[in-house]
Amino acid sequence: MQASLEQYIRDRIGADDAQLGEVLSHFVPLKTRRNQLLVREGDVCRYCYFIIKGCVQVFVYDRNGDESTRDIVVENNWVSELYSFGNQAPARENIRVVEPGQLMAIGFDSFQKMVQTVPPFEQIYRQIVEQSYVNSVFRLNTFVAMDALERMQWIKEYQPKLLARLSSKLVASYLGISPETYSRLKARL
Amino acid sequence: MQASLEQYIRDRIGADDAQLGEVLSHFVPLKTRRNQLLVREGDVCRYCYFIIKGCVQVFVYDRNGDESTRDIVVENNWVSELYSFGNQAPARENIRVVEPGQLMAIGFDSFQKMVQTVPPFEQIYRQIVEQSYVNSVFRLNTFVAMDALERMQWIKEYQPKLLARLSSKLVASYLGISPETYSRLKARL
DNA sequence: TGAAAACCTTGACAATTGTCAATGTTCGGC
DNA sequence: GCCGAACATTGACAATTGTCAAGGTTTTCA
Repeated sequence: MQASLEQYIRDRIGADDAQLGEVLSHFVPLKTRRNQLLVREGDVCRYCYFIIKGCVQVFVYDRNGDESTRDIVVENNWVSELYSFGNQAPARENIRVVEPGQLMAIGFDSFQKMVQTVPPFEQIYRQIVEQSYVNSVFRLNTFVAMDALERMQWIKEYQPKLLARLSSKLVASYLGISPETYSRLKARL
Repeated sequence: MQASLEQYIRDRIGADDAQLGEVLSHFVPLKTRRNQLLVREGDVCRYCYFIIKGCVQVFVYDRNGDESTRDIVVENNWVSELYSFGNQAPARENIRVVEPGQLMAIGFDSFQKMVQTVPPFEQIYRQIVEQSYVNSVFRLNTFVAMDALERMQWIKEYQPKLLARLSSKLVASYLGISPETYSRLKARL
């Protein structure tokens, strides 16, 4: 059930079972249903989630009220609206479940306490942020430097699994193009 | 000279002069000239820079060999190719001086040592990465959800100082549009 | 300071991408 | 398993953005 979170932390914390137990005790399991909203723009994001199973979408609404997907996160990764979570300020993004699955949630106070009192957990947190940052830089460069067709080639090369498991509509949103353009360009790959 | 770096660290480290001196001793001042390349794609990025004065551009080359600007960084901020620096792996981006100025550079080994032995420095580092991540998420959303005109309105509202000090060509590159389109849309603000 | 280079703007046109509408298909919940 | 809703595709057209070329202006640096 929560084995993958345990494994994830163990791989990074070493084998200190006391600390591991302490950390794990702050997480609560959460079964998610399709389309469930985890974070709503404007609300304060109170949890940081580890995805055991399933897939979530991080998005904002554009001028027309259409969804623009900033990120897609799958199992064995963390997801939260970090700005909101870290500052307990209103969220600027929405997070929604794409595929039903299983999460582990840790609240803000617990998270703070773990970061401050369990040094390996602080390191894990730093790694999460580092990894997230490197990913977003990578993704940013696809937008700054590529057109729609190149971004499609990019996702095909670097995120083939994502491409396979998401609806075309979601992939189009992830690439920042309309579903129609996506459908047309797909024929030219 | 290096007063602003000292102030920056002091604000975050508290007033422990011994630690402060230790940290500062690992930085070397660097006077930069216009167009100087700090990091070249493919090379390993060996330093992390604090900008005392001036302005640098982080960019990649697109299919046509044109520059696409992933970020612009000004004084009182840090800049490095974090992926390359952290892993001592080949850089994926270039960093170049836009305005001549003054930097403080810290090498990889020194940086590692400081992070591991001076806890407040580790916290500073974490804050840098957090801040960088939040910024890049913010910027990512402008690309996913906005068209060229909206991005121009965005920079005018959120980065007016940047807009004022950069050439039109650089701003256009920062927004991911051609200089010609930029010139035309400017008339419609 | 003066020459060369880079920059900014504008026009004409081409290419890319978006919008709206219609149709057939797939998928999810009961 | 069925029904309704959401999704995927295609066509026609409009809007946005890019490209190439030319001109005037500004900036750089020797």
